[in-house]
Amino acid sequence: MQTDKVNIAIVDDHTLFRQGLAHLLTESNEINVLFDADNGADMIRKLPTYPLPDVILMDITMPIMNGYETTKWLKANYPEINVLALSMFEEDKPIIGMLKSGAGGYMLKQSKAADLVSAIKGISAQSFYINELVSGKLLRNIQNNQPVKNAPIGLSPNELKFLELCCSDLTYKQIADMMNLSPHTIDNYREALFQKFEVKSRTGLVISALKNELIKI
Amino acid sequence: MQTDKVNIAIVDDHTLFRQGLAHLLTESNEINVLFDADNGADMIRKLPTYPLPDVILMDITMPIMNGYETTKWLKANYPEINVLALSMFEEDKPIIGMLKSGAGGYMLKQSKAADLVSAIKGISAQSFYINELVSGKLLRNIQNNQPVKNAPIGLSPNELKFLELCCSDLTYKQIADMMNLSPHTIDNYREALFQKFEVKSRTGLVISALKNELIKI
DNA sequence: ATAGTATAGGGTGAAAACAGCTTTTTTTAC
DNA sequence: GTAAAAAAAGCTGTTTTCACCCTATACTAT
Repeated sequence: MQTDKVNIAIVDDHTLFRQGLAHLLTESNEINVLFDADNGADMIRKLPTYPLPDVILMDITMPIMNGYETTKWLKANYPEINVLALSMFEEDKPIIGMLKSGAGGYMLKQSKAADLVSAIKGISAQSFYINELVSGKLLRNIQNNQPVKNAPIGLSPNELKFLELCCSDLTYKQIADMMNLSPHTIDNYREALFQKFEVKSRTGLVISALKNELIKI
Repeated sequence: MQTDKVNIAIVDDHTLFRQGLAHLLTESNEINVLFDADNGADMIRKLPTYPLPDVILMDITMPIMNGYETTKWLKANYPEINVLALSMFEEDKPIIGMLKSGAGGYMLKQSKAADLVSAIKGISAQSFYINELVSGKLLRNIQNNQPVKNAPIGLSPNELKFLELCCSDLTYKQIADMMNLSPHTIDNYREALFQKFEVKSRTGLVISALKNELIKI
């Protein structure tokens, strides 16, 4: 029955979670964990050294290469591999963002193991797995006819750098110095990000960026 | 050899992590996972229905009843149970805080499984497990002779409530309204927390509170 | 009784953050 | 080479945050 098992890989930066999940899924006898990786770059390195997985479980916030980038890379280079996003948060933007990046499903880390196994089997058979979490977002997105509202947030490299520096006790003036930019330019970044995240304060921005898995503390 | 195994319980609010970890540790053949729980209150409810564990793996930030409270409760009611704290962050204050609450060790979720098994066995045999992470903090704490510096942060119920409301797009004025307090009283809370966390801005406060595992977003 | 302590509320000035709009410089594309 | 677009910088004014100093009340420990 080995061939009937779904072959998967796990990409997540928390070793205990990654390995624990691997054991948990292996025990289900329906899933075979080929390998696991610390982040996207690690996955790309390991991918050629194993049989091609049917499904890759993908964390979003990771050092070096995050889930969005890694999923896009997979869709460009291995479109036959299905990606199932795994996240702590159920915000609109990361869900829509991971789906747009090419993920076929989105599960919460608060899920039960049986549900995750169902999702993996579903996505392996049908290339997608739409649970209530995802279908709800998609439906509301269509019904409210807000094509931009829940769009994933695209940031320039400088905006992302700024966002990371925002998660600190630094003033904007200090951030400007650190980025070798005028405080006025920092003002532009701030205003752009406030609009993108629909917030009105730096604190709101930071919380929102964390929930949208764009930064990691 | 069943009786030679270390009996443990796992308290953590992320189901997949908790169950994954349980399977991972069970496979080591040196550890027996008696039960797991969602948070401190859930653990208290389940504790009488199982044999007493030797060690409890304890997450810190959890809904309803967090790791600090739960560890204190355990030390008061079941002092013979050893607590091993499990956290994502290596800040001074949660480490000192969990040790002061009664934990016998502190491990990161980024650890390798083998190291966690060692820690569990160590704490079971000796009632404590001091790794480099913990010993370093303790040593620096002594050497620098800063009895207060790294002290865990104690908050009044109102301060905690304020801290949670701080993690948002709300202004202090709005927070004051929501807490039915004068903005001046909110000012007092803010100043007290800025001192306790050694920060100078609301953003710094929020990041610090997250890293110290006092709040959860 | 009263000194100590924790909590709530008050006022003011300065610094930082926020908002909006304009201009210059640099990149990019045709 | 030049037009369009994007990034960086400037200007002005308002709001919020931050810092510091103060008073009042209520609880509590000796």
